[in-house]
Amino acid sequence: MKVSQRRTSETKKRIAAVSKELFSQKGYLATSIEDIIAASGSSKGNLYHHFKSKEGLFLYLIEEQVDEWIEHWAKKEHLYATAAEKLHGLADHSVDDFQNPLIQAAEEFSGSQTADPVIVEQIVVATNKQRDVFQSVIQEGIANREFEECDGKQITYILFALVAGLGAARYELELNELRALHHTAISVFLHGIAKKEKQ
Amino acid sequence: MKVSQRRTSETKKRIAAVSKELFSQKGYLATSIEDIIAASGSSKGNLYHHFKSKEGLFLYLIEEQVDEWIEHWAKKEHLYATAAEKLHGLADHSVDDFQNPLIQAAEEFSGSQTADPVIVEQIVVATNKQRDVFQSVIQEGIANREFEECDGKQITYILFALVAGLGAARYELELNELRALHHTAISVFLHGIAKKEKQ
DNA sequence: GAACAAACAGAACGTTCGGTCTGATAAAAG
DNA sequence: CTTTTATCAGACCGAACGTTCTGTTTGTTC
Repeated sequence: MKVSQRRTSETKKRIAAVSKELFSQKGYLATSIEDIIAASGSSKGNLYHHFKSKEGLFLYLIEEQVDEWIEHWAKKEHLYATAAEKLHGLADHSVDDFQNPLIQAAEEFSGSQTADPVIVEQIVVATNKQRDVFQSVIQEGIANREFEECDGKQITYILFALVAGLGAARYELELNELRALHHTAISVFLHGIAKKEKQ
Repeated sequence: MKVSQRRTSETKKRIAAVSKELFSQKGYLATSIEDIIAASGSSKGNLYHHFKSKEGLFLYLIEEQVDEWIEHWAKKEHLYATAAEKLHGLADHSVDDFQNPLIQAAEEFSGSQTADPVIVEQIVVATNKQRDVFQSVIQEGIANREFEECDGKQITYILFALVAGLGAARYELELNELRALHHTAISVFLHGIAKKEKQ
């Protein structure tokens, strides 16, 4: 049987899209199931038909987000020649995909101790996947001798913290300012780890 | 009347101390009034006798925290000679005083739209007071010609974001690792904005 | 069209939330 | 001792929470 599977519901996607935006805007706890169904025009029964719980829905969103982010980056990475350029590219990529709000909601989620530890761990796994992308660029730069010899893991932590921290400015700043801020930050960071020419 | 005011209750301080820790650990929303009174051994009536609301209590904690942070820094600042050293000092100061957890709870608080806008604004004011401390050191460094001529405000944003972002690593890392990470980050940052000697 | 399951709606459930209210207690003031 | 007032306790409230339940619609298969 080819089985024309009832067309896999757009409803699920709609609920996912709406709740992603709500979680990003208001955070995990402050977003209620009621909010989500009101904004998606669906119903509770329907939401719980497609997702097994609020936490499950959230995890689904995080994983989807990270996978997309990585996939999109994979398509763009070759456009940048050097590791330094790639870091600028990653900054743009991070701003454009609005990864940060959801990532911050994930931190809030993980921090609150009522959360199911199994799901928390899966979220950490997803976050680490993203950090790995940064780390591989850093390592490439070190191997290239673009960057100074250093502890790549530590430097990655710092870079990741920088980008995550900048994401918090998204409410106060315009998109263009935010982008500019990211580039300045990456420039400072690059100066900071650049090979010293003479000295 | 000298009025020996019933010794201003240690209870208030106890509630403040306990709730500060809970908010830091679990975030604002995930910490309930019930949690606080259970951990402080007090009662609801008592809590609401000393604080007018949960939001009011939170604001009280933020302001107290920021004021203490600034006060302590004022006592330490003169120990550092250059602007660069001061930034390292600020990093230590930030790690030691565990400012970040509460600050992150503040971001969660501010982000959730149900919060009283008046209180949100007062929290922003408090946060900006902290940023100003960083900014004045940056400006000092620029005036000194320790740092490159640059947009001090933007650089301050970046530095603040960096420190805030690093604070998020506090759950995964030991205190010593966290401190080391902060120093490396400041070093990279300083390299990034340092005067170029020759070039 | 009969049978079935997926997709949906929304009432209802038990719990927990922040906040209020009525008093009890105890220390200071007269 | 009596009055007053800050301090405390905890029962209680309506609202909101995440989740479950029952039932209806709708598309697919025979």
